[in-house]
Amino acid sequence: MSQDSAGVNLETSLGYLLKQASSSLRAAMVEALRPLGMTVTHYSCLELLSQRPGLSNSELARGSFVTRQSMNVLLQTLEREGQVSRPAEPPAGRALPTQLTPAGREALAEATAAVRQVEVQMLAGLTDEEQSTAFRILQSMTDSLRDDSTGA
Amino acid sequence: MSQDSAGVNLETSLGYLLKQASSSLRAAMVEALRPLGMTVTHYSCLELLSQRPGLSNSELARGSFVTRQSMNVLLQTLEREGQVSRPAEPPAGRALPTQLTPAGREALAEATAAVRQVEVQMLAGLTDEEQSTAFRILQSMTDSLRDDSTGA
DNA sequence: TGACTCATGTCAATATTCTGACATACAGTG
DNA sequence: CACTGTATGTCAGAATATTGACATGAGTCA
Repeated sequence: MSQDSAGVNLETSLGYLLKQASSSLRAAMVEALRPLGMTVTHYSCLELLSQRPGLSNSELARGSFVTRQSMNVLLQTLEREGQVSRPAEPPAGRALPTQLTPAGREALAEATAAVRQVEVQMLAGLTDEEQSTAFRILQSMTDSLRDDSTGA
Repeated sequence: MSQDSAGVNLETSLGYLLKQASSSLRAAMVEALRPLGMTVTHYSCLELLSQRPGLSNSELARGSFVTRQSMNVLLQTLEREGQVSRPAEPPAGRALPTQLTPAGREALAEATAAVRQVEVQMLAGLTDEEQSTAFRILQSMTDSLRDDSTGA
């Protein structure tokens, strides 16, 4: 049926499957977070801050897979809403270490529960061993793509 | 260092790793397609049409993980540039079956080669067996997320 | 036949993100 | 000390995608 004359066959392409899985995950997260009035990036930011307090804007951006400009806009909003706090002046360099406020921690709690449910659903059909394998495989893919020995 | 007091640990979360891998893949594809003046969605559209000629705008949108409105804008551009063609009137219903033109096929050839290199790089550290496992795992994740038995 | 539902194509407006740019702060090097 | 390179925060404009809305065509069912 499919004419695999040349190149990437979408039916069997791991790249395409990866995008498909990621897209499904994102859609599920958006839906899970919608009733909480929270976006995926918003959640990601709070979760990062919960696990690694004091992260800077740039570090949060990298961890959330957006530009530091986008993260900056979000942080300003969250600061205004009282979910995070940043010192008026940087303790060193230019980086402003960000902290979660009690309100932010509270907002995160609900979101974490919702997102965890999504992750559980995603892994429903996989054995523990398969999950371990998935961990290793995804890490390997990321690592292989990171070192840009393509021609730079 | 990381306080895994509650919930999703980003260090070990398969959801986070999935996003990370997908993000790395996308970045690599953007970079690979940039010298060809082609976006990822543009490439995805052409590749889909190559493997399944006659796909409609909506079908292309779903296959490329964007809205049909976004795909429509792209198709109008590609039609103007002569990479794809659509009949003036729908043969049945409202769907307009889209075809790749020779120019489109030519543009796709270069892009496919570039993207294939990226995929090869991504899979460099994985054995054939691991790749088969990855295929099954990613498929399972997508399937598990698709059936929304969460509460709807 | 008529009413209802669903999918599609398309236009417009909104939202979101990214790219470009600039000033600042620190580390390394001559 | 001065210079260079790298990283950061931030502002502004541009590009991109999304949501909302409407009309059309096909299938279902009473």
